[in-house]
Amino acid sequence: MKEKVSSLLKDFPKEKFCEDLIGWFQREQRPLPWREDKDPYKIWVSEVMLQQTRVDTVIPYFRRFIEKYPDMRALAEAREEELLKMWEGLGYYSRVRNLQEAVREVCEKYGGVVPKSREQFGKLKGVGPYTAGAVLSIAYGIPEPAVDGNVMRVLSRIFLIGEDIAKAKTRNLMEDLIREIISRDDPSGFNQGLMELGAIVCKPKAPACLLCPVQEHCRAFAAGLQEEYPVKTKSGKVKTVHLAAAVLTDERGRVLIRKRPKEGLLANLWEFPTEEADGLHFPDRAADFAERMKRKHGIRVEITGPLGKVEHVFSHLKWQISAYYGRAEGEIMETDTFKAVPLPDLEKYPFPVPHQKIFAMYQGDIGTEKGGSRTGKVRP
DNA sequence: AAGTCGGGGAG
DNA sequence: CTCCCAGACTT
Repeated sequence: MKEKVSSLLKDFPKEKFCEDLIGWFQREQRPLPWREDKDPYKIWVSEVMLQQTRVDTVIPYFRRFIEKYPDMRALAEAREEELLKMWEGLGYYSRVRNLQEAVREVCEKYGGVVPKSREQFGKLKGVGPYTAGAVLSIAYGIPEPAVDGNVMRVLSRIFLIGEDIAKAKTRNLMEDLIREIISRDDPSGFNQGLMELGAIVCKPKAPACLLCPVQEHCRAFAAGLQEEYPVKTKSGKVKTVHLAAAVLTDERGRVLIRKRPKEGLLANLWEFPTEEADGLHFPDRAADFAERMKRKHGIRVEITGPLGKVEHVFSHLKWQISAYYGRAEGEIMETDTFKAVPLPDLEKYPFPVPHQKIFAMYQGDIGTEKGGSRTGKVRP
């Protein structure tokens, strides 16, 4: 392992590389909200949000989040439901639960100071190898590697590394490599420079090599192979789950919603009552749905009609939801996980995106009175 | 090492 | 459509 790194570094001008990379970063970096100061807490929040999530997507979430929770104490005291509402639509919801748990631990065990060692910081919930290195280097100037997808792509090209970047040991190799070449003067500029380069120059497809500040150091470019790197095994296709969901109103016009289980997919988010519906079609599917609602919640349900279909693709599975609307009759027994809420109050609850789409169809159909979009698309 | 966990933008 | 994004956790 050590052998591999030193052979890759043979004849590699570390100093010049750092100089070119960091100089470019200082000139060309995008102004981003988490670059306005070096508060470790804010850097941390940004890095968690940026896990598997684009910069442009994160920006508005980051602004709202920091405005609501300007310091660790504020975040530590927040209610989970409010937290999920702030995270609604960002995905990977366990990130924000883990972040709060970790922040609470920093407040209690570390006197409210983000630990400055990888051993301590990296043990916190939701802080993996990447996030640990990113926060320590950017906030504290500690020379630790921060290897994300961008960095693996950039390094695989510069050093012509053909190892599969989907494998864990390849990331370890990259980290060893970074430890050897990272700038001791400016670890923050170095790590951010690699990521920024990956984001705006050394892109997955059609990299802008002619604009690259480290083109002269790039072995893939020298060989004309930049498009062939990195090597990555592709993921298989996802399986489909068929669901039936319904927007149900009671006699007082309230809408029935249900809280998802506290673990697993979309944990603790709310949704319109949903049941598996394999192999059934309307109206049998609607009848089966009503039967399940009676068994689970003791409620008589009448499906009035179809709203449309919603298809939602996750990382590892696909939902095909047939959405309906209808009425719930009799007294509604509310619990912590089952509620009847007035329509204007719905926005207080965190919903997954596919259920937001169902609600949009409901408003469209009910609003126009004559039904309309049955295509699963939200109309303008 | 392989699954689980969201959602969206780009080509 | 496919790819992949400032990844981490669980088994």
